[in-house]
Amino acid sequence: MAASLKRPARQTEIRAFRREALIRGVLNSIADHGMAGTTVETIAEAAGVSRGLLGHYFKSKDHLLVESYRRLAENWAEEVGRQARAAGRDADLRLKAMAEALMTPPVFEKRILAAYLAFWNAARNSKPIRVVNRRYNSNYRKTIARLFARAAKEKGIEIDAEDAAIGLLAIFDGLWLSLAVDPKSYAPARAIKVCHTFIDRMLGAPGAGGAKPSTGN
Amino acid sequence: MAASLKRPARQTEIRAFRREALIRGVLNSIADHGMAGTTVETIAEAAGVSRGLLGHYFKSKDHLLVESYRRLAENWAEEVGRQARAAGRDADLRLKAMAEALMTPPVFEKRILAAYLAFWNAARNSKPIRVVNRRYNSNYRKTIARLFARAAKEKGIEIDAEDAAIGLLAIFDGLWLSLAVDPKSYAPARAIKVCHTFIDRMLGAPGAGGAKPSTGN
Amino acid sequence: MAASLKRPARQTEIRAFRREALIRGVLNSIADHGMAGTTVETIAEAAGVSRGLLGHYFKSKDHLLVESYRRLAENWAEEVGRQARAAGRDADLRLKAMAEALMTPPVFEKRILAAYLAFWNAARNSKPIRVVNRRYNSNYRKTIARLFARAAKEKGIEIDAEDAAIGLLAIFDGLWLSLAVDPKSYAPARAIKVCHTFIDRMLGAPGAGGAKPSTGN
Amino acid sequence: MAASLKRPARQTEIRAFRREALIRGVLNSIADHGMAGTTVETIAEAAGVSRGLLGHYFKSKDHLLVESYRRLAENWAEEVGRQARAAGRDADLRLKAMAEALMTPPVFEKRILAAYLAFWNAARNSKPIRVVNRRYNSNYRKTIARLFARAAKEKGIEIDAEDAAIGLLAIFDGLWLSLAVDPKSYAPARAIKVCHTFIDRMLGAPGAGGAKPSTGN
DNA sequence: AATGAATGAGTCTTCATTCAT
DNA sequence: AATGAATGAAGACTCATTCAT
Repeated sequence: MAASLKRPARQTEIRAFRREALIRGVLNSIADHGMAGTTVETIAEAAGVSRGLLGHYFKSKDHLLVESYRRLAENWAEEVGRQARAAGRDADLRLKAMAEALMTPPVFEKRILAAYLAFWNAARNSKPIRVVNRRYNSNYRKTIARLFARAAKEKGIEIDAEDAAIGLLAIFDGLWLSLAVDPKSYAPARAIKVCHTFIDRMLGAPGAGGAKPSTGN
Repeated sequence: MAASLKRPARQTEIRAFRREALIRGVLNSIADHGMAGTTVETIAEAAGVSRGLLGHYFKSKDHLLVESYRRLAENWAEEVGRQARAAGRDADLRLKAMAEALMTPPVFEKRILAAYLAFWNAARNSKPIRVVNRRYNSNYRKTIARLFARAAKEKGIEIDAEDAAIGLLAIFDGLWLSLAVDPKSYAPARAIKVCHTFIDRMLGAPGAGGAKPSTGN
Repeated sequence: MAASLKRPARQTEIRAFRREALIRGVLNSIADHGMAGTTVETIAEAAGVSRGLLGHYFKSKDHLLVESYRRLAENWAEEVGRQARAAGRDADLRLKAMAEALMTPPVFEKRILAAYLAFWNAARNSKPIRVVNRRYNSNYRKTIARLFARAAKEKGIEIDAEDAAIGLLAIFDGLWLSLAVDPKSYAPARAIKVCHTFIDRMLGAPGAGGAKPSTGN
Repeated sequence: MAASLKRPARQTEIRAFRREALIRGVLNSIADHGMAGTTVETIAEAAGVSRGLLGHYFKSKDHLLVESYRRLAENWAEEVGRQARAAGRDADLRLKAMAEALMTPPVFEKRILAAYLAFWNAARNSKPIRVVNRRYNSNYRKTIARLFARAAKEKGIEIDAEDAAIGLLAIFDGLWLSLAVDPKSYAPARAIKVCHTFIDRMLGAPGAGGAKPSTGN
């Protein structure tokens, strides 16, 4: 469980290396013990370092937590963005790719869901965490809205892209929330299908799970 | 902030009265200080009683927390159910009424959102809280799925009611999550609109926020 | 387990009746839960009364404890004295009868041993309990010394009666202590034999367990 | 009152050093405040360390108490055994030396008597303490019985060595108990004399305080 | 640079006492 | 006369932080 990447020799790199180890320690500790059960000791253990090290690289445990959330959100956005762009130029495909990215490793992992839920909750009572959250959320929403707008244009229809973005983002969050609280809620594949249906439906298509005229019977 | 309802004289009612006060104390304390900041002291203060009282009515702080979540979920389900039924017989109207109930007082209140988020997070590390959560969630999802199925039948269309329920529930949760973390995310009215659009879209209507053929331009 | 003696109607007797019940509650509670585990609640439960009653009949829990020890010692002395006198006029028989009384019900009872040990320990840190203890112990020692002196005279020998008394009392206490801590140490019958041997030996007889010339070998 | 031995520099020795300090803290605190009055705070104060330290070296206060009793009994047995062996080969001399050891510093000390009484009492309600007690007591009794048997053989007499051991042990315990509860009961010298008399008497000699034919009268 | 020993504030829990009914 | 509801002080334990080595 301890951090085991190659250890750098350069003085200047040690700092980054240690901070990285501690941050990964935080995320693993939250996954294993929850935010409430995450102490300096559990972090140090998960990071494979001594308790005292934290004080050398972060002003306090709280500062380390904030930094960890920042890192989490950053990696998340990077990876999801990468996969979205990899889906090609079409806006609707990008939206669908985002949904898939969200529900597939490496983004979709129990450890990460757990950490997100913990930080969402922490955001309520910690200004610095709230700041990080707001910043990434805002970017995220704007990106999705832009994609919806582009997709509508591509399809020659009119939609309220802002509302569509709010809706999709809510679905994303809601599915993650549900899976974070209880991993057995439903299979990730189903979650993807639900997202795709929403996207299709907002963009006018009947969609995989959408309505179609009842075939008599 | 102290409990201010009429204080019962009957010996037999005191017990229920005090338990109620403590439970409300928990919910208020969570709203004010978060789960991590909720101590026996903050609960007692919010309930307008002494610290020692908790021990007389609950086996431990943890037991009180579980009981509080149960009460929260119970009240929530009751009120939302009531408003849904009040919307009439049509299934789609009931679904829409649920969305409205969710985003309007008395169900929609900052204090309640905060508590929900806190308990969702707590569920990850507390079996008893998870049990309560699972039970209410399961009922909730079944109810929504049934409504979707009925609505489809009424409209003579075919949908995957289960998936639609998962989607609507995710939207509900996601919107609440977003508003719990950051109340300024968007206005409740907008959240309602997003829900209604989803419902309409799943049931085949173009919907308020859905796509319509681009009018030239 | 609750006090179940006939309840008196006379106003003046109620006081004595209640005090008695509480005192018996203390002794039973100490036997069941130890001194450290004896709380106002365990006392009240053992006495079959409510928690609040204690305050009406004793100034405090500590006062009740002292009173309980006084009662314990008083009953003890009375019963042991009675049995000693019942053994007849001979001093050595009285001493032996005391030993028997000590190791036979009703004086010898696990509940009573436990209480004695607890109070002996409490005496170290409580002046009032120490006072009671000293008083009864002093009487006790004087009585035994007097019996030894008389027995020696009857047998026409000379002994240091004070020392003999200290020795016998130590044996009594030591055996009780051992049996209080671990009831399986040895059978009461054996304890009696040890006491009798000591008495015989101090009074010159070979005694049941004393030395006799080795029969050859 | 604070621990004042040389403080070791070696990392590896600190652990033993602190545990030792805390154990001595327990014994001193019990002597000063009794078992009931012994709190983490009094222990820490007596040990000259902070309250929080206890948790670093012992799983809980209870574990520390058990460990302290173990240490107490161990030291006791060691020192008494040493003095007994130093008395020479004769079994009766060894028995007498044990009595002397028991009533003379360093074994005989108010602080130690107090601790013993407290632990005897605690043994009634604590299994781990009872276990320690039983183990040392059993050894102790066997040793004394063996000495009595050997002494009888040396003197060419027959005795019930087991009973003699029970008796001597009871005297030892009873005298200690008496002196623990009330240090003014009698002088240690007198206690020694009482023990010696018992030993002599059990081994057939008239003994210092035993019976002798009345000289005239 | 890194460790882990040490501190003391903060939390939950227990419980003797008080008091309204 | 008796109850048990309520209080608040005190105790054990946890844990973030500091610091000597």
